[in-house]
Amino acid sequence: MNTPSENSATLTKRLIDSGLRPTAQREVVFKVILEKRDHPTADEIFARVKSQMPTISLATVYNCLETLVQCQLIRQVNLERAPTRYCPNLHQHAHFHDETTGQIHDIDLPIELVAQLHHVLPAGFIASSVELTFRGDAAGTAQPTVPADCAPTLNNPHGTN
Amino acid sequence: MNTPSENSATLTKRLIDSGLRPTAQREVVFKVILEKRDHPTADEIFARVKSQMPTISLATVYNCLETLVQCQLIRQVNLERAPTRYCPNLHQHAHFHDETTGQIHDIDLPIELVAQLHHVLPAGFIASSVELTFRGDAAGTAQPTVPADCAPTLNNPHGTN
DNA sequence: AAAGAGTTTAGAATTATTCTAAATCCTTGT
DNA sequence: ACAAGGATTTAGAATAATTCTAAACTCTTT
Ligand SMILES: [Mn+2]
Ligand SMILES: [Mn+2]
Ligand SMILES: [Zn+2]
Ligand SMILES: [Zn+2]
Repeated sequence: MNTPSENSATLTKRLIDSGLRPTAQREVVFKVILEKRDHPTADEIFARVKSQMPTISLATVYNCLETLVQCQLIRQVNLERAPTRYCPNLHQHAHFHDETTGQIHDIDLPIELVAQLHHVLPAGFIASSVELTFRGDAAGTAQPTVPADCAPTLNNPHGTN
Repeated sequence: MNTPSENSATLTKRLIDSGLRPTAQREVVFKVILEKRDHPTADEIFARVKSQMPTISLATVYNCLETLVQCQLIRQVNLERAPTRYCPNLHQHAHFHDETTGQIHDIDLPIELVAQLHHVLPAGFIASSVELTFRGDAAGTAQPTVPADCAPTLNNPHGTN
């Protein structure tokens, strides 16, 4: 959607505008989130980042994620009580949680539907944000993926991929 | 909305239909949730139940809550990563989280709006449930309530109510 | 180069929830 | 009534995602 160097420039600008520093850790965390729009968890991001920057710590990943969220470069996504996921899609969108594959899909929301949603609120209720989540089954998305992380399971007895 | 004895009868029926026993603990947990539709947490429910049944344990409250959810007598409500809340309103409804008071309000959803929500899904996506949450400010709901639980805070320095 | 703020880091702490295993309770068959 | 057996409750330990702490490090500014 944007070139890597454009994204990096945006990051730098946003950080400096907020009085924060554009560090290598913040760059790489942002980059891996943009690389694959699959709503990864902090742990997954940690794993991906470590391959490029083996010395980074999990605490730093959490710190960077918090910073990126505050700078509005990514969004947090919470489903039930599962670990928080992170989403680089800043457009108004809903999430579809495929219960069979575990995948999370972005669903575009027509702007007029969002307006309608606000109309269900009684007088005096002013919503600053709306969150819409579907749960169900998305056909075509094929085989249940073994989670990247991968403890041993019935169909993956050695915990490998 | 229903008399206490009707609710109790419903509970008993549902439990027995599921091969479970209608115990005093399940009764009292269900009762306190119905008494005040304020989306309490497990801890809050524990506190309320203890006044009627001082020997109940927190583990039992969690067990009962899980049972009641499975029997579809109450629903879980998760907001961000805050402790899970429980809701006895079984109608299709959205939640409005008032950020200034912390209160959670039920918002009725017109059935045709729910239908429209499903129409934003691409072909092949079948949603078994939809969840809609607003966050913002509800006017008129008056003073910020000190949480029932109550650690000491600036406007409640002794942690009492 | 020194100072100082901002950042990263490892590891400890927190906390809602789940798990474990023993005690208790209920139902059912005799 | 009694015993057996499963269901439930219970206290406490365990779990796990996240946050906190304090020391080390880095970058910018003087
Ligand atoms: Mn599928
Ligand atoms: Mn208000
Ligand atoms: Zn998304
Ligand atoms: Zn509700």
